[in-house]
Amino acid sequence: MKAPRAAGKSRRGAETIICTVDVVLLSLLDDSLHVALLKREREPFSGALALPGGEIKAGVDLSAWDAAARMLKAKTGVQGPYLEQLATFSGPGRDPRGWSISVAYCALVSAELLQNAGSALHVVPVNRLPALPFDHRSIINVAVTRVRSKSQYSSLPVYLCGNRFTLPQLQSVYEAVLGEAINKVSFRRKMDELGMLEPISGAFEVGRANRPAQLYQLRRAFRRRLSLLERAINAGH
Amino acid sequence: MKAPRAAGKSRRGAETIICTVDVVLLSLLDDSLHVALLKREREPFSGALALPGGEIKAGVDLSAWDAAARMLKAKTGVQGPYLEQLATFSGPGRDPRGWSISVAYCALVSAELLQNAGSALHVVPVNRLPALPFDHRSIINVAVTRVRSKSQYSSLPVYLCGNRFTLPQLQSVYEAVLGEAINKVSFRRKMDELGMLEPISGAFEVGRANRPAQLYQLRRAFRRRLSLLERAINAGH
DNA sequence: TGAATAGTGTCTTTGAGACAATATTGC
DNA sequence: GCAATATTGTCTCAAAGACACTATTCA
Repeated sequence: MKAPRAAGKSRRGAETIICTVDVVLLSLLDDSLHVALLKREREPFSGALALPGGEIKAGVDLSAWDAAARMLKAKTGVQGPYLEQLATFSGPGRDPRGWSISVAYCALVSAELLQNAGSALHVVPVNRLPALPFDHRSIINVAVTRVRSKSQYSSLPVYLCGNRFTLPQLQSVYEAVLGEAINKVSFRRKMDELGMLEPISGAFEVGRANRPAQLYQLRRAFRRRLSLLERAINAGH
Repeated sequence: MKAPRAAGKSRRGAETIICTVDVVLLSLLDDSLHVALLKREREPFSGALALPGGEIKAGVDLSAWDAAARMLKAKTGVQGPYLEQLATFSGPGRDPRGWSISVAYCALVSAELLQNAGSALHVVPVNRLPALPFDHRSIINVAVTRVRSKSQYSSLPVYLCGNRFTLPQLQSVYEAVLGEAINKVSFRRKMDELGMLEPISGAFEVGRANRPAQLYQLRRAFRRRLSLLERAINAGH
């Protein structure tokens, strides 16, 4: 056993800062946003559900974004999703080991992709979060607020869909995220204006007792980049 | 002199991460955004112009925001401005001492307040930046982009005005930040809609050869909080 | 009185939502 | 054909911009 030493303090008395990343992995299940949580395997809070995350490894990671992508892949199996920096949380009180910084990231994946990911994942609705360690509850709330806000005027929700989807499917994703109905004609005008979608020629959603819907995919240029609107998708509230 | 040791490495071989904050202090001079820079007094890049910033002190700061506010006051004399987290920049290459994180903040002040601040400040236009150390140029660019973007649908630019201002003055601040003309009638409708301003009864801008303009101030509730719009201030482009 | 700019009224244009008509499928 | 939903056309309403008119000051 090592010699006892105050947690997070170096020998010279200057407190070391703990540098971590946390990932809020979101997806849409049953028309409501869900977040992926994991049982912690280490202290502090060993055994508790928490966001996937961990310490940045200076010898391994080339940036905090890289650290987040590495952590996400290692802990959940999810690889190459939409992954965006959210905000940085810091202070002496958020981690019992001492003064810490967490660079939080937000990842969006399709429900399908999340199902195929690690079975160790606990996927819970964001409006029924269990008690969470650290400030993970606030981090999730910031993520959800950001996603809802950005969805008003951008193509963000397409990352909650799979590779191919119909316009009615995409509209219902927008409606679920925004929590309000959207006019069908306006929605289609907006999607056209965003210019990020292309119909997959000859591909339709079949098997239902109605006119089949055209399948669309993201244009190559928008696979990793958002498309922005001047005006919100749903103007009236 | 201390015993030689590889920069940024602890004795156990795990590289220590350098935790800093940087503040992009912006103001509007001559209708264009300017940023405040300081001559660095320490290595690395001693003597070079750079953003005010420095290492987070775990023993002193209660958060990265606190560290930014402390640094800003100590280095520029500016106290209690609008101060908002921007993003976090990180990696092994941005600081020659080793793997580093910088939590960047954006501060907005009136030109008047900046003039009265420390005379050591070098206030330069953001579109004519000198060569800067670290990744300070990217940080400034992100700040400017964010400010322009937020100004489209919020009250952000009021923090570039003094305590009292006229609507024509505020409009010209918006126009300078957004880089485009705004319809006068629409602008006034929007300011009314934002609901953040109150006329200072009986106070007018006098001394000019025209009808005097009503002076306004921020309502108490909005002294530190933004007010947001559903739609952008300038819809057409 | 005239120049200058503040502040307001109102018409026109643009864009969003309502509604409905048409298109295609499985049964 | 009928039920169901996709897709599109068009009318209505509200918001944004253009323009002009009135208000008030100094020279």
